[in-house]
Amino acid sequence: MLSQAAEDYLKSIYKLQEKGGKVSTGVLAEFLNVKPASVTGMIKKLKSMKLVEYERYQGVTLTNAGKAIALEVIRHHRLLELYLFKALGMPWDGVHDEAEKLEHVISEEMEARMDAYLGYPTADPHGSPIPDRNGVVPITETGPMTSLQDGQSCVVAEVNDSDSALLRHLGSFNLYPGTRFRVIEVAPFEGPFTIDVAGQQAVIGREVAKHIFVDDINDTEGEKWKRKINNSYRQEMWSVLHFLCSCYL
Amino acid sequence: MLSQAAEDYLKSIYKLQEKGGKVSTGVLAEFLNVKPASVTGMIKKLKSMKLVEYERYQGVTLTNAGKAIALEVIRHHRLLELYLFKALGMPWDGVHDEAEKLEHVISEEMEARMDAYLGYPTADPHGSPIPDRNGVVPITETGPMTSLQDGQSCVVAEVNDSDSALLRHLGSFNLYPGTRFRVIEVAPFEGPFTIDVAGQQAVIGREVAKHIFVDDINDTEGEKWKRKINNSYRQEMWSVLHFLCSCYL
DNA sequence: TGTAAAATTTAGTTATGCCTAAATATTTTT
DNA sequence: AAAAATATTTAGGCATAACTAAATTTTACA
Repeated sequence: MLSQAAEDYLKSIYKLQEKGGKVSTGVLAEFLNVKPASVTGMIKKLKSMKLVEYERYQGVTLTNAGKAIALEVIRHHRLLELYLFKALGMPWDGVHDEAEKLEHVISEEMEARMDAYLGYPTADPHGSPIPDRNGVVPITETGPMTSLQDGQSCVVAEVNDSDSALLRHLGSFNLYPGTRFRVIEVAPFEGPFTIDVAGQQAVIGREVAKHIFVDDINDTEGEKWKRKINNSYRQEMWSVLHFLCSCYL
Repeated sequence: MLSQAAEDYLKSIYKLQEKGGKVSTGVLAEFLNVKPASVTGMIKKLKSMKLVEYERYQGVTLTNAGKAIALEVIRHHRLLELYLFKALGMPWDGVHDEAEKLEHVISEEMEARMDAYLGYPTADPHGSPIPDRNGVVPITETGPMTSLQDGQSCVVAEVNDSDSALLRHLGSFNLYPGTRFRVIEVAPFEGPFTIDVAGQQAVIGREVAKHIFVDDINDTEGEKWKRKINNSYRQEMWSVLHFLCSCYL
């Protein structure tokens, strides 16, 4: 059996190599909150177990065997999150930490029973895809919320699950996976998004928007028209800003 | 936070001191499948944390602080066993091993949610009492099956949960906690028991009988038995209510 | 292209929790 | 009460997984 620490390393390498190929020691150390020297040590052990490919100074990638274990751990984590949420009614901002501990401990039998109870689900409460029991990850095609334009309408697909304060914040606007919202305005200069969620207005800052991924983007006739109005409003803002700058800079 | 090893030591000391006061190094080592030298080392650490009282060669006992932690771990274990059994349908001979790992990992919140889901139960699937959240252990008055005489009738109260092969064996006779049976014959010279369980005859050897504890001897219409039925009925109602809530709320 | 900065690895340390073997204390037997 | 048997403790080791500090390699830029 693999140690919990080793499982965490494999899981982290998987997540990091998803968007960037080879994973450097420093990035992995930062991600795991340990020092780079500790990472080098563990990577050597994982290499001796043929779970990663690695040459000094060259970064690390998973072998097929390593990837299988990483996906198994991720599957445990996401199934647990959904199970705790649905079966025990735990709040969606609390399931991550609990799953983080349980994922290393549950048996294959328990995994299978939760899976069956939940009806073989494909996404956890934060919208992250759940690999099936063969390690196949459901395909999702989502875009970052930060690239949305005025007037566009979309559905929340996935939100980052590791920051529970952020999740509570999103929950206060009812921004759960599956929720549709419309962008009323994108403030200029990397400003915040003003959105409409089921008739309620909400302001979402850039830093928060970075952690939200959306799907099903579409424009409607009405939206385009509203966008024009918003554009002229933005022009006005530009004039005001210009004026203020001339006064104070 | 306490290590898993330390929690296991406290739990074991609690169980051993229940029937014998001070616990010797050797007995504890045997119980935990480690060497006596390892026990001495851990006991010293527990003493420095004021969780046990200990003088060299004199055996060890729990302090109140130590007992509280032991009871907390035992509560986790037994709640988990019952939860896995009822909510996930795991077989009663499989829940012990799973609970043994999970007991060190679950949060107080998860403990509380399982407790509520189960309707604040007082016994696990093997009949062992579940301490309440203040560490109060429900009082049970059971006798060993080995002291039964010909013709006596009784109800299975508790069976040893740590040997899954034994549990499967008992399951094959339907000898679960709550099951009533009658002794047809006790063979002489420490021989086996022939019993009647719901019309079926079964032969139970001494070694197996040692692990079975019974209640309500000769009390075929007994109040205690009815109370147990009422308890399990109440638990069923709780499950139904929980299910309905999850559907409509 | 050479040097400074950044990243990475090596070497040595610490803490936990187990082990064995040898020393020591206690209990039992003669 | 002394010798033998048993129980317990000390001493020294091993594996895991983190750390710091120093050495090395890579990269970036002047």
